[in-house]
Amino acid sequence: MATLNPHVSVDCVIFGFDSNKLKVLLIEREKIANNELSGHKLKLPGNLILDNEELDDSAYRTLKELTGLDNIFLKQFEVFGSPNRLSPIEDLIWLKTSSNIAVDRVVTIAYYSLIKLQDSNLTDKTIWHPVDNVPELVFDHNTIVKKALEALQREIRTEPLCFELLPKKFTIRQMQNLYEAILGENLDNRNFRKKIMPLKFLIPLEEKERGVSHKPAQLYKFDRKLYARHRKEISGFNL
Amino acid sequence: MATLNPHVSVDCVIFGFDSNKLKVLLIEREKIANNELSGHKLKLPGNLILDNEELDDSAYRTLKELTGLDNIFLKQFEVFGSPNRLSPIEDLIWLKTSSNIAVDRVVTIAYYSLIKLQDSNLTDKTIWHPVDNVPELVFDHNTIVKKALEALQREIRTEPLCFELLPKKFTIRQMQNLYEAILGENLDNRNFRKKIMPLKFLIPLEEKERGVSHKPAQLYKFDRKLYARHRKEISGFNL
DNA sequence: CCAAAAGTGTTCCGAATACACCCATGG
DNA sequence: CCATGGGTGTATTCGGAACACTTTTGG
Repeated sequence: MATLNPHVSVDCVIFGFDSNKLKVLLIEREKIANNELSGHKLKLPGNLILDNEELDDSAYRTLKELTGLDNIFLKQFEVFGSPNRLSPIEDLIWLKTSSNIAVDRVVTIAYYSLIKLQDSNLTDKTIWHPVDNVPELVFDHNTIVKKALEALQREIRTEPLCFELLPKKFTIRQMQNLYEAILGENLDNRNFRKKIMPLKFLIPLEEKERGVSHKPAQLYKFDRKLYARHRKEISGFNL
Repeated sequence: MATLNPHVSVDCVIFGFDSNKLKVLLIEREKIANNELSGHKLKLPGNLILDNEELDDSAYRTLKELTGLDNIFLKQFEVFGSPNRLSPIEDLIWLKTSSNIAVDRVVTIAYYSLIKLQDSNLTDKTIWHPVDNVPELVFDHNTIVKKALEALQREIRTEPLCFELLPKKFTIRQMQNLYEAILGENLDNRNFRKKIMPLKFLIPLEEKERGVSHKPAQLYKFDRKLYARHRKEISGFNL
């Protein structure tokens, strides 16, 4: 039987993109019965790993339980293991009380993960919160979010991560908005299109945007196979 | 009292540069008395962490014990935590026998570290081995070395890591050789100089190379303070 | 004077930037 | 017919790549 390993955990910073805003998924910490300490603090989704479990699988398990989604993009980006990271003391008390485990020191492997907001089927107690304005979280979770965003900003410049956040059918404008939201800067739309439209794995659909009171935009999809085939010949995503 | 935490370790991939060759520091695994299994296998330097120890400090401790050096460049780059990474079985038997600890599963935080070969004052049983030809190591250490090199190749393009590997006084040619060794490709020396000579934190010394039977090269040093001051205005190390 | 590596400039090409107007639709 | 965002082209600048000869020293 698999048992919990109380020394190592995974925490997931789950990003989602909701028309113009980049968001993070946070969980309301469970209240402790008869305890004033509970407050409304929020935390990142995470779990202690199981004894016989791969680290990545543990992160996938966390995501699956929370969002109902499989096959999510997931990337390990940093470890947080300071011996006193489980502070302030109220947070630790809460953890011990709610987990029923004699937790002492937990080294946590942090992942960031990207999901399509539309697909997610959230369980209760979760909140999508704008990344640019995250409230105080338990433990070192604010630091973890900050580092996750930095990793995403770095890696979205060279990897096709944007398609994990966009819906299956998307417009070029949505794609540009996403880059702007993540990088925190404005991009010139002519130059942006000039750069990405030639990419061979970006496939225009028959379909156009509907029900908008202006010229409807062309819809595109991302072709994974063409990407894999062409990734070498392609200058890439250096935006 | 600080005790060992038998669930988490650090492993260090220590790189050194020795006229034209990039090398990794490996340790001869201690022989087990009366045991045929011992062999001559090599391993990476590493330690279980102490209970109350920062992860980085644990890595610094490993380096200090091994090389006598303080203030070494160190970077956490990935975690290896597969439940069956402590295989093959002979390696695990060796570990249990030699460490006297009921090790079961160990999640290891991998660091790469850069040192100036000349400064190091090595203890016994260590071997500098060329990176392009690493023999079979214990556990998953070959994978760890491979990933460390990839991380170094990525990060040396944007961070001033080369100065950690070069002697205090160095020539442009040495610097170029280092980049070539790490990136595994040849660089045009005129273009290389054109790119790096304008960097304001690269200070020419009065001194020149001596005792060479050709035109002696100018020696330079790296100025950390100027680097910190100018890093924003500088295009950087995009080689 | 010969061998060996240091050091130096120019041309060319492709990528990045800056910038302003017409188009298709819904209301 | 008007408001709204979609979609397009050109000129300029900057950085990267290719390329060969002269200089200084030791032997």
